[in-house]
Amino acid sequence: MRPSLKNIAQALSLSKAAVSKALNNYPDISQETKNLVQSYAKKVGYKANSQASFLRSQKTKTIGVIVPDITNPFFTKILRAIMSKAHKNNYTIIIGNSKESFLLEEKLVNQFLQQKVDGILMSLANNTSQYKHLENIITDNTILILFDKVARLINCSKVLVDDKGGGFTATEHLIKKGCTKIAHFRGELNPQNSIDRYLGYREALSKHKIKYDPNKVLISKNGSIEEGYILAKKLYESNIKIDGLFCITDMVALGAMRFFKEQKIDIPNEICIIGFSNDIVGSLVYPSLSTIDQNATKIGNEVMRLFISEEKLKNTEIKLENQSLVLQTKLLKRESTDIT
Amino acid sequence: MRPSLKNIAQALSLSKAAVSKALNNYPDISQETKNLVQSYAKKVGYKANSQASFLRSQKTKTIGVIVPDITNPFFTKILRAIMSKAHKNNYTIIIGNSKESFLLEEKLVNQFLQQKVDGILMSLANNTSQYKHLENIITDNTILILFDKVARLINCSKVLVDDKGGGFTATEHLIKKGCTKIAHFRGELNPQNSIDRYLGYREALSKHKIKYDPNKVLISKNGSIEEGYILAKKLYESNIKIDGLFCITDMVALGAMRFFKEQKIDIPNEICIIGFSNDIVGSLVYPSLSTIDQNATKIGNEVMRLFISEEKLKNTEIKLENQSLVLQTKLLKRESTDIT
DNA sequence: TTATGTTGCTAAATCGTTTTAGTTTAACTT
DNA sequence: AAGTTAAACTAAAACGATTTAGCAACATAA
Repeated sequence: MRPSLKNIAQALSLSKAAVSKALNNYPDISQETKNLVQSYAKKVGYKANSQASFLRSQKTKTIGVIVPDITNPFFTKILRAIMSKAHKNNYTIIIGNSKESFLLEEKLVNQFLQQKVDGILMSLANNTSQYKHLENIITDNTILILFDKVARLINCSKVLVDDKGGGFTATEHLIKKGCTKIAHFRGELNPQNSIDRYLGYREALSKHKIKYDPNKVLISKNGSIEEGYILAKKLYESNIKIDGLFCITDMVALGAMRFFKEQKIDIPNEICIIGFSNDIVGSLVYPSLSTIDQNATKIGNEVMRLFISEEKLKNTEIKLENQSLVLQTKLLKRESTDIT
Repeated sequence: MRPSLKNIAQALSLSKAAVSKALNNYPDISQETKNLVQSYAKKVGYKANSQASFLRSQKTKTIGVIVPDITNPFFTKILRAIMSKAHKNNYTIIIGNSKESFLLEEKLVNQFLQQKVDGILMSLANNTSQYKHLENIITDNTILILFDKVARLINCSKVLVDDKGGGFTATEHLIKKGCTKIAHFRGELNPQNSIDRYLGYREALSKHKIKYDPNKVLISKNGSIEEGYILAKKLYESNIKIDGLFCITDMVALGAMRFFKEQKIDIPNEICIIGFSNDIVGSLVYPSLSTIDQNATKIGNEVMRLFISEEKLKNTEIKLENQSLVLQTKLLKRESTDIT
């Protein structure tokens, strides 16, 4: 059995209060006593029981993070940044994987609230379209910060990627390479980042006076390699000619690339391809895949920065305006768009 | 403010005890009262305060998991399995990322113990060679389960990959393809799985009467693509001829592949290459990379299975023998060893 | 009728801290 | 000498649940 405050108090013939105060460096305890208590505590390996402390102080020093897919490198990079910063600030991170399921997401939120986390940082599942659970977080006076896949309507701080700008940059890059017949494999209709990347695509076309052709836009449901392959095949067999392709994710782009390579279509000289999200794989394949980098580490850092500043102001008079940070993307030019 | 037990008790003119028992389905409360309490609790959105519950019951329903690298797909797959199973059993997972640092690992363990987790599931950092922190876990009467990178000397349940068998299979596969001059890019000297894969390599050579040549074994420190490239270059420039290469990880193999491709060396016809761990990337490059699959999902499931069975027997007379599960690997033959 | 059980509840202790509101002792003022 | 102040503590309440022990009230058995 680990020693408790009481044990130490008895051993040193002090009150529990004195011991607690000595350990927490209160001013009304003599330095002598503090030294005594602290060295004794160290000797017997005393560790405060967090649960008991939290019960009294109402701070759990715990943050809940929910992501839609823990195996997606984009999210693990964000997680790594969050965890690293959390650790430096003495926070514990509990992680939930919603597996892109609204129901699971809802359950996780409730569980986290029950655990009295100090804040919830989350990226929404694709099919999340009701926001009752998010409102609950706010009503509960728990800090909520959304990132990447967010709900615009919810009044909380957010860190988003400039998906529209990214879509624009990607498409314009193809145009600058001379492409005029540009297809887009987009994501599902609901999630905002799928919509935004699509809007960026449209905007780039319109800026450069290229007529929009809905037949060149296909929908990928799960963003997988297999789907990229199937969509490319579909497009090819429907005899719609293209010389450029912008895909919602690198995986979809890789699938498409595989199909075109099988057909002996030269990438980039016959078709330029660009993806989105800078998955490590894209730099390893041949030809290497041009893509849009989202700077996941920065997202994680900003999310934690927002959390910490909100936490500081909690229970004070000052009420901070909720911030919506929009992080710029970066174009990575690689072989798949490098026309010679 | 969220409603507490006391609030409900007052509202329904019952004692706190009755309310608690009604919610936890104790037999000495009438069905009528249970219905009343449960429906009222639901109505007002009552959620038990986990901290308070713990303080009394000494069960946190929380499991701490520590991995050396949260961005490594092998570990995220294990995590996904653990989290999924944990969720089904009403456990919360807190995750620590040791970043392959012994010091951070130690800190995380202490933090978890302080939080009074019900168990710690962990894979050790490469440079962990003292085990005091692990012994602390056991002394603390907290369940400890090690996986993948384990400490043989510690007396707890373990789930390991048959790294030696995997190394053997990988090497023998090269031999069966006709390779006789087989190099091995191994990992650091300390971690057990690096040692075991190397031993498997030695065993396969010796079984097939191929003389072991220490000059053909190079050490990779961090298992990165860049290192694979550098090691391949080193070997090439030292003029040691090889026709087969077994790498400790897929990343190292990919780096080596990149170098050989630059040198216009034909893979697999001049050199066969095989990696280890079945990273998704390996299936996407050209030529696709043969590898050894470790079945990460199974590891995660088995770890949780062990935890739950130990948890059940905790505080009972029955003392289970600690189990060491060794999971078999699977050879995935792909283009990089497919000699025509 | 009296003893015995059963049912359904309550009161109070408890978990291990933190925090509030004193209390004691000594030193210092006036 | 009486009053004030400061330093260094202590006692007890509080956090919000769970659990133990026990008590009515009523039913059943001897």
